[in-house]
Amino acid sequence: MAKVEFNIACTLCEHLKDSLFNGLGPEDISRINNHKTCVQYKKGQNIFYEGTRPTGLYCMNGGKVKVYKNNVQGKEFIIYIAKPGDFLGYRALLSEEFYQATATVLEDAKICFIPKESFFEVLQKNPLFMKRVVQAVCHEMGIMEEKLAELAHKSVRERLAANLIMLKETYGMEGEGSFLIDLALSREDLASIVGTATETVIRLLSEFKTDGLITFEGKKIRILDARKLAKQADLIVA
Amino acid sequence: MAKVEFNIACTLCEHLKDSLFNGLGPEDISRINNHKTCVQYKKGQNIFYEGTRPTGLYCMNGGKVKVYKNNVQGKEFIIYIAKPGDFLGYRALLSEEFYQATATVLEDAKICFIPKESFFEVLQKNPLFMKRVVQAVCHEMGIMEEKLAELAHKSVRERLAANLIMLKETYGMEGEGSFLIDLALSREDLASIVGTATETVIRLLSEFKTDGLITFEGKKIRILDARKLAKQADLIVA
DNA sequence: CTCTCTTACTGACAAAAGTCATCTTTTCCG
DNA sequence: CGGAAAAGATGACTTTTGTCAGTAAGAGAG
Repeated sequence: MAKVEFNIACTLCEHLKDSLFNGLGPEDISRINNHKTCVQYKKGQNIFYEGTRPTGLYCMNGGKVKVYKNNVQGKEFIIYIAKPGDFLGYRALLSEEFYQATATVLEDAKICFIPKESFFEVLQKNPLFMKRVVQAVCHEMGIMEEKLAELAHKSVRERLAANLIMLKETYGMEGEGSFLIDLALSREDLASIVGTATETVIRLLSEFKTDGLITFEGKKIRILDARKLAKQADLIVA
Repeated sequence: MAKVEFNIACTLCEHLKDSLFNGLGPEDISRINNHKTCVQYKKGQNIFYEGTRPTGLYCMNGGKVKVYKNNVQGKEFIIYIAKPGDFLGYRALLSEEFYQATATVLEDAKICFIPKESFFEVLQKNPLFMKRVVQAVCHEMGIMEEKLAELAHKSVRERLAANLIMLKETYGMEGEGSFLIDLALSREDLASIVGTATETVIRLLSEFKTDGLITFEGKKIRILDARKLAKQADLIVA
């Protein structure tokens, strides 16, 4: 269960093109590359904890990680799920605050750690990169505003449908006219994404299944009828 | 009801010290100052609309503005309430997207408009300012994450209490050992902040009043026992 | 000043969702 | 392989909250 180090040159990283580092000059890439540490994590391991101070940036090279907050009663709320190419923990790093959430590995992951200093150095001498980071952060914020409004006024059924659609957009693998959500989520995790009880998710999922909107494939969900599901997500009665 | 222009030099603006522009060099301040347009708005007027493209930044000089999203059924969710010194509409501006929310005046307001170009110019030639903006945006994002988790797992009662405490922190005026929330909010607006129905807010407020936690003072709310109210906001039974 | 329109309030009821208890199935490890 | 633990599923019940309908009170316009 111990963490295992590995190493991949950033220039050879297959996810570079999906990440915010894409477009950096060779000089900056090599600065990042020379200072990073890459670690393999097993499912269930934690990357960072709520309340601790960030010392750098995590950049996903493989696997899936959930970032979540725990409330007083131990109920989890998942803020987002990081996939290869994503940055992890940049919010707290940039605002110079403590982590406000915990990150735990959902599917065995390879994650590179870039020390704060190196990241900030590249950020400061590269206005275009800075601009793209700001743009990304503000875009994220827009998504959160959307989620807030959704959480405030949509029913659990609508939210579950909406989140399934969203997961399809991000993790969907097309095949046979349907989409497999390539993410082994427990019902409990799905409940933590939607913001509801596990039992409610189970019940609604089996309703969706009965209605022919989805099927289960091992631990994964296949979206059979994205259109109808999207209708369930809306507030439109029609 | 027509908009009325007015003008105040940024250097003389009493809210400069509270704003992100604080700390800018005289050159940059005057660049902002020379390009801004200041307008007085009446209660109920709109500053910008969801779905339109931002053309600049709004900087509050007086009054209060609500920024909210409307869902399909016309239910409002208030994302935040801007006060003097606050920037308005910077998220969409920085992410180069359309506005995702609408801004409407709650209390007669004076708002300065800074064209996109001037703002970006100052931003680009002033790394320290850029850094502070990034920090502010990321801090905001932390607050939204907090709200998200709260909305997902707290009861309406807890959320109302939590929001009253929050309003107290931002708009509270101390006096006689209690705090007056200096913000003329309708029950409907308060419901849109908490994410619930107007009737529910009315009922809970009158419960809080019966329990001696708050009183009403005209359209405003006075917090009598912030400690007890904070307990109502927590999930702790003790 | 009064009429109207909006906002505040109250009650009754229905629907949604959470909780608890129990059972089954799957997964994980020694 | 087998047994324990975790995850999934289902039912019964309670609580919370939203909705609808109707009344009262306050604010604004003429």
